[in-house]
Formats: sequence, C-alpha cells, structure tokens
Amino acid sequence: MPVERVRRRIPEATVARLPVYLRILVEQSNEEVESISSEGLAELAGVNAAKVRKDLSYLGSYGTRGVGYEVAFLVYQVRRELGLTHDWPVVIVGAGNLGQALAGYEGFGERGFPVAGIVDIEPGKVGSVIGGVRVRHIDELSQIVQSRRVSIGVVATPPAAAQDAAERLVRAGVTSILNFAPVVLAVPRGISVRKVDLAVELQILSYYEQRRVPVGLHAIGSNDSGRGASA
Amino acid sequence: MPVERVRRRIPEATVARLPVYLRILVEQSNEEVESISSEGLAELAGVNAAKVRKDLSYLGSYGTRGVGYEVAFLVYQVRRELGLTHDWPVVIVGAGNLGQALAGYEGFGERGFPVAGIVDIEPGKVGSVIGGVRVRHIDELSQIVQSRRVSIGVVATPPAAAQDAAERLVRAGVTSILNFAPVVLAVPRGISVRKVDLAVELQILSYYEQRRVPVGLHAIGSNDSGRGASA
DNA sequence: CGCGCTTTGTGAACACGTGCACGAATGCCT
DNA sequence: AGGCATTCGTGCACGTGTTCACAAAGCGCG
Repeated sequence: MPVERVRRRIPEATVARLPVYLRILVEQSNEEVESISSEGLAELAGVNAAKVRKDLSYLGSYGTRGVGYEVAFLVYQVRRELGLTHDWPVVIVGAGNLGQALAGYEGFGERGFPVAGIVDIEPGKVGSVIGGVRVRHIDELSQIVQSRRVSIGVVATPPAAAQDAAERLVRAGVTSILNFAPVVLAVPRGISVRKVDLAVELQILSYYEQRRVPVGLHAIGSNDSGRGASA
Repeated sequence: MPVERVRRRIPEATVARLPVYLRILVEQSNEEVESISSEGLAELAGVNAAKVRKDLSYLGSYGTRGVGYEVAFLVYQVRRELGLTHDWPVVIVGAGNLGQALAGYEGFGERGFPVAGIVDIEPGKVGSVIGGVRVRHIDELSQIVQSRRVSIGVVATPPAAAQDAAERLVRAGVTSILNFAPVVLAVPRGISVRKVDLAVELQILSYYEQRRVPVGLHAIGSNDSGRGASA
C-alpha cells in the first residue's frame, strides 16, 4: 500500500491551538485521567467544544462517540502531528537579559526544545554558564548548528543586532527563527519566522484598557481581547 | 456639539498591527523622515499596502492622496488610539528567571510601561534589586497597585502558582493581565488577559519544520507560518 | 489653469475561521 | 437484544479578516 504521504494541511489557527491541547492532555495524563470529552478539553483550554472537535478531526477520527478521546493516544497523535516525536535543539543568539532567562528556562528542555547553545557577539559575555550551557562566541554559531543539527534559532539580541543575528542563523543552516527583538526580520523565502514582542502585547492591552467603561457602568460582555479566557 | 464619544470599534486584527506600525513610524521619525506612503510602511511592516490603508482608515482619514501620511501626525494618532498618551505602570508577579529578565528589560519603560513593582511569594527572593526595582513580598501587591495606580499585571510565575497570582492581581485591582505561564487563567468577566507561551511558539515552528520538503525538492511557496515576514 | 501622475480611502469579492445543530456511532442498562 | 443516553464528526450559515481594484483627491508642472 502507498505510504500515507501528503497529509492534509491543517489550518494555521488549529496549529496554534494544538500545543495548548497537548499541554492539557499531558497534565491529564499525569493525573491518571484516561479519557476526556471534547467538552472537558474545551473547558480546560478555554475554547468552544465544537472547535476542539473540529481541530482534532484534522488529525483523523481518533475519538469514540458516546465516550470521548483516549488521552494517551491523543497525546501521541498530537505530538506526531506537531513533529514532537523527537527533540528539537535550539540555539539562542544574544546572552543579554532575555537570552539568559530563556537559556535558564526549564520549560524549553522539558517540552522538547533543549538549548544546544547560546552565543553572543561580546567577548565579555562569552564563558559564563547559564542553565548549564556555556555562552560561546557568535563565530562558533555554524559549528554548533552543524554539529548539534539545530534547525531552530532564537533571536534575543537588541533590536539593532537582530537582522544580523538572523542572517547568521540562516547562513549557519537554521530554517526556523523565533524572534524576540522588536523588528521585522527580512529572511529568505522558505525560512519560517515567528515573532514575540512583549511591548506589543502590552500595547494591545493598553488599547482595551483605555476604552474600558468607567467603573460603575458595566457594559455587557465588554470582556477580552480574544486570546484570553474567562471563568 | 456632542463629544466625539463611542469611537468606532477597531477590529482585533488591526489593533494587533497598530503597535507594529507605531514602532516603525517612531523609527522613521527619528531618522527625520517626514512623510511615508502606505506602500513604504507596508514594506517595513512586512504586510500588504491595502491592509495598511484599511487599518489606518479606522483611525480616521489622516493621509493625503498623492502624497502619503505625515509621520509625526500619524505617530500621534496611533498613540492616542492605543491609549499611549500616558504611561501604564505594570507590576510583575514572580521574580524568577523570567520575572527578573522582564523587570530588567528596558524596552518596557521606553515604550511607556514602567515597572512599578515586582513581587514574589518566596521571602528569600525579597529584597534583591533588579533593573532598579526592589523585589517585594506578594502581600504588598495591593499596596503597590493602589498607590501607583497600576492596571496591568504580568504573571511570570511557575505554572502551578499562576492562577493564584492572577487572583491576587484581580483582587488588588488590576484589570488587564499579561500571562507568561503556560496555563489557561480563569478570570472574572471584564478582565482582559493575553497569553504569551514561549514553548507554544516553538511547537508551532516545529510543525512547519517537520513538514518541510526534504532539501532539493523545493515546493512552491511552502514558506512561513503566517506571522513572519520574508524578503 | 488644466492635465497627468501619484496615492489614498473604500466597496465588493473572496478566503478563512467559528459555532450551531444534527445525524451517526458507540456504550450501558434493563 | 433493544432502547436510551452520550458524544463525536461535520455540513452549513455566519462573521471576521484580507485583497483587489478603482474612483476621488491632491500635487506639481507646463
């Protein structure tokens, strides 16, 4: 029989929710929960049950009607779909405040993204050890990427250095970049980039905060900015 | 005449892009650029020109046909719309790795979000100074929020402590929360929450990385995860 | 002063994402 | 074994967001 190649493409919005489901499923699994309904999962994820079912249906028909989803099996399927069947070592560029915090954040390693290396351009920063990883000079980037087979790079430099960092990462062979610097990176076609801008998030909150009704005059359903959840 | 209240509601997606435009406009302004076209702004923001025009049109008709937008004026208007005419002090809960990095991140203060305080529940963490701010005990949270008129709180605790942190923030009077902990927060109606989950971002990259075509077989337009930009 | 060039602002078509509502499948109980 | 309660999978309608395409508006030049 033919290999099941060319799996149906999954909508972007769904891909963004799968990691959330996954985390919840793993938690449930740790608490010995064996089965969960779309309703239950939806509740925990702060979304609509129909959405959960539709999202999961893109992976295949893995639920049992009248029962729900088997947690362990679903964990496996979501992991597989997200490509989390093996670790993805990451390399961090920039050993400033943020870079150090990221390198020391256990959540990365725990969730399958061990820090293969952290580099900086400042010789002064080289040598110190953060989260068990020694800071190396940026000239060693290629060597780290090649030898550790890194395909994901994290840009945690000041804004002015971010574009250069990205270019070095691409040249070293990285094909996905997570960018924390508040700049729009220009990268060659075929390189995936995701951006996390802390100040942008605050500015969005500021918008909704500003147009809040003065206390005492509660507008109905004036809640939220869309990415949150309420009880 | 009636006060121009009840300004038209701006689409969520547009609100999320305004901060990006703002940053670029401020940069341009610093470089003495006086006027910019939707085309130029779009290029720098990595989006479509029509989108820029539609986004800006929600603020009003501030462009000049045949010319473009006056940078300084547009900066003012975007700031006003986002509620950035005054500072929004924030309070950080959790003085671990991430909380410390956030407190030390100058980008916050620079962009109008000075750190009014950072608190932790561990007496051992109290007292140390980060980014010019002394870590205080979480019991002082209310006092900080009240006296400094803080309306935005940042949750930077371990996952298990996040819900408690959120509840304390709400009780203290905060109405917007930026959550870095990988959990779905339950908050009362009317409280805005935005979530930033670093591991989720990596998992999304993993998805696209995984289904990348093997080198040598380039699929056309296999680029991207939607939030990035390419050259 | 009018003509042509540029660029905005927006209507309309299209694409994408969401949520309802319901048929279909399954397990359990009698 | 049959009926009933439960929950999935999904067609469909709706809403939101994106992009195109073009008329309207302004500027500069001859």
